[in-house]
Amino acid sequence: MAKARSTIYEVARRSGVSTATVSRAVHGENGMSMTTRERVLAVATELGWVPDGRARGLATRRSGIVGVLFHDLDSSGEAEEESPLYVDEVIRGAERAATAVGDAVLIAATRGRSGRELAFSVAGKVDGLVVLARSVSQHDVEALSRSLPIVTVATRSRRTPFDDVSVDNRGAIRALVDHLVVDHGYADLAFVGGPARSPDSMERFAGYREALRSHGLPVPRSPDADGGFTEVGGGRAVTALLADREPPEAIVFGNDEMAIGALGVLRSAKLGVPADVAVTGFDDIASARHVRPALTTVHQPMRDVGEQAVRMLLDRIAQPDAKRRSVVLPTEPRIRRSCGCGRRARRSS
Amino acid sequence: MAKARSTIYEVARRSGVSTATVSRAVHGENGMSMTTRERVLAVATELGWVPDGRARGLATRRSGIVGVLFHDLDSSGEAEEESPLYVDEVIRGAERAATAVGDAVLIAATRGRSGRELAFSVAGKVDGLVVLARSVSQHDVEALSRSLPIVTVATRSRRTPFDDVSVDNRGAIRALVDHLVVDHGYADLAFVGGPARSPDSMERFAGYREALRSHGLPVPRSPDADGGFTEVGGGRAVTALLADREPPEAIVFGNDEMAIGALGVLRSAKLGVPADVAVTGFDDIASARHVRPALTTVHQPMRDVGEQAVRMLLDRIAQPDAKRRSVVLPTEPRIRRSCGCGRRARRSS
DNA sequence: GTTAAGTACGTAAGCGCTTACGTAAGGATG
DNA sequence: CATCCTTACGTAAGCGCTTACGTACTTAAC
Repeated sequence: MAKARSTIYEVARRSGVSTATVSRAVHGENGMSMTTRERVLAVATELGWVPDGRARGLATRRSGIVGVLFHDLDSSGEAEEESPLYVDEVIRGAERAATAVGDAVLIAATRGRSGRELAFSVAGKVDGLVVLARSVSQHDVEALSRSLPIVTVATRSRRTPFDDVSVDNRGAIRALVDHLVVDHGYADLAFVGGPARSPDSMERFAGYREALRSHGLPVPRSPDADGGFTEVGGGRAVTALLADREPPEAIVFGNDEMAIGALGVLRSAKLGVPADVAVTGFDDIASARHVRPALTTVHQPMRDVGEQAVRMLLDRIAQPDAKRRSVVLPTEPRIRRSCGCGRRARRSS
Repeated sequence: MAKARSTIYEVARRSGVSTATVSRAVHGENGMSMTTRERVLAVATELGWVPDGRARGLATRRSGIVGVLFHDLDSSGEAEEESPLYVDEVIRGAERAATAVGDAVLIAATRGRSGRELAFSVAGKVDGLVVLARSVSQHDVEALSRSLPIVTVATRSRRTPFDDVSVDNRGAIRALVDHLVVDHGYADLAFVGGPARSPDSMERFAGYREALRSHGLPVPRSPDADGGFTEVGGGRAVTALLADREPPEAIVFGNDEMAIGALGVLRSAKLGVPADVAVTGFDDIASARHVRPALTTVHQPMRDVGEQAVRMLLDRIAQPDAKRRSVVLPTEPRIRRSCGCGRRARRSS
């Protein structure tokens, strides 16, 4: 295994041409005779030779690799960070878009490494970087941008110099709340947010407020409870909520984990979902479908986000001076049972 | 953004030393005066310079990147392939192990590309490859191994020349069945397998047989039904099973998806789980915890698999001629409710 | 038959690093 | 004071490609 790899010289020699010709043949340039090309290609396959990406990269200043940078592949429940599925989906999308143009994807977790360390292990390996802005400090992003084109995903600040792609958090929640009040007629809602400083949580709460306002309902100043975006946090938040007041008709959760946690304590509290209180989540994680009742939530097209991000990155690499772009991808409500839809006869048991 | 990057020459010039010295300084070699090193480093940071990975790779024949090769990031339910979580977890592990030694991870989906195409987009970019053997043809693996060190994950054949790391499927099922017959006293079991040719399914069924035999129970020649490893397939398999015979005391499923699908049809069939029939899965996917009753299953340490695989890969890169190694990682049963454990008073409602 | 325009390929100069080897200066040793 | 190690660096030859130019040979045009 892993014999000494042959070089372009070897191929050139054996097929009686110059290295230039080999290079041309293998990259399908035209202005070559068919016969020469075929001869070269035959020798190449026989030797199992493919051009060395490193050398190629050096010569072309292009490695054919785009990087995806995130905090960590497992968030282990920490607050401000992206959930694992979120990351995985973005990576999936990135991989698609990159492969489509013959590029590959390099993944890198910051996990507390400084911008400079990151540059060290990433710069020069990749042609550009998609960074999940949630999880990399603004400062580090800037440091990296000194040596690489960058596209951010879900940036925090409206005024970054970087291309950005994000998801319509606000509109999604609005749609959800519209459904709750218009289709179900709920008027007494509550909102359980994530960590107060989380941009996602803030955006979603903002959407919640907008929706309430548009329906002429009282608009709260702040979320009714904070569930920290975790399953147990969601449970605790509901417990706190119910201690304070009568159960609302519907609880809008900032994400699925919290909603799922809440389902447990609501069951213990003998409150039927959605009969006594409707519940909605956000993210459409895998479990949302399997939990009972199935969770009404909003699906984030993170895969599309990943695809879009590397496409924009490739554009940026091709045209470094193009105008900054920022795209917001639409979300899609997933209406299931927990909001009160599709209610059917109670189980006979 | 993305200014013209400065080179080692620039740094050398500005700090009044040779490029060799810059290189030495930046890689922390010793045999240098402190003052020189610091001066160089200062200039480097000022310029925001880090060595170009491509050039470095060319010079050292080492790119500091390991690749992970799989069929696709989303299996879209096709039979023989790895599930997405499986892949994601392996990648997580790989990323860990690679980052730990300063390397990065490149991911590549085969998605029908030939070995040669793969070599083209991967070879020379990475120092070695971890391939999920389930999803890449033996032939392609061999083609790739002509130019790269390779470690396989869960190889199919006992006699490959490659290092391999896999998971103890057989032992896991044995442990599960032991639990079912010893702790719960079930004697009438059934097994629902995946696609007949799937190595995972075969291994698991083999473990099932071994366990039955060791308990002196009748040993079936083949699985009682085939659920194709999918959720709907699992449901159908149970339907077929129940048409044939009285419900068994316990059904062992080849994976979680099928078990979850089965849960649905069992409910419709008015059969209580685990009261009337116990159910177990395999894989411990996220939903296994959330489904009701929570699914007893076996957890596969795919993250550890990923870590182990790149560690072995790095070893192999360092010592190409070392003896072939093959490690089998232990699995861990996750005993939850669906097997009959922790049964508590029925819900009061 | 001469010139112009293609066509098909070869030459060779890099791309930005690393590193074996060489060298100069300083200290130790006799 | 001549010799021998060390230490701290410099020199320069690659690493395996790509590609702007240059060259030889065809073909077309007049």
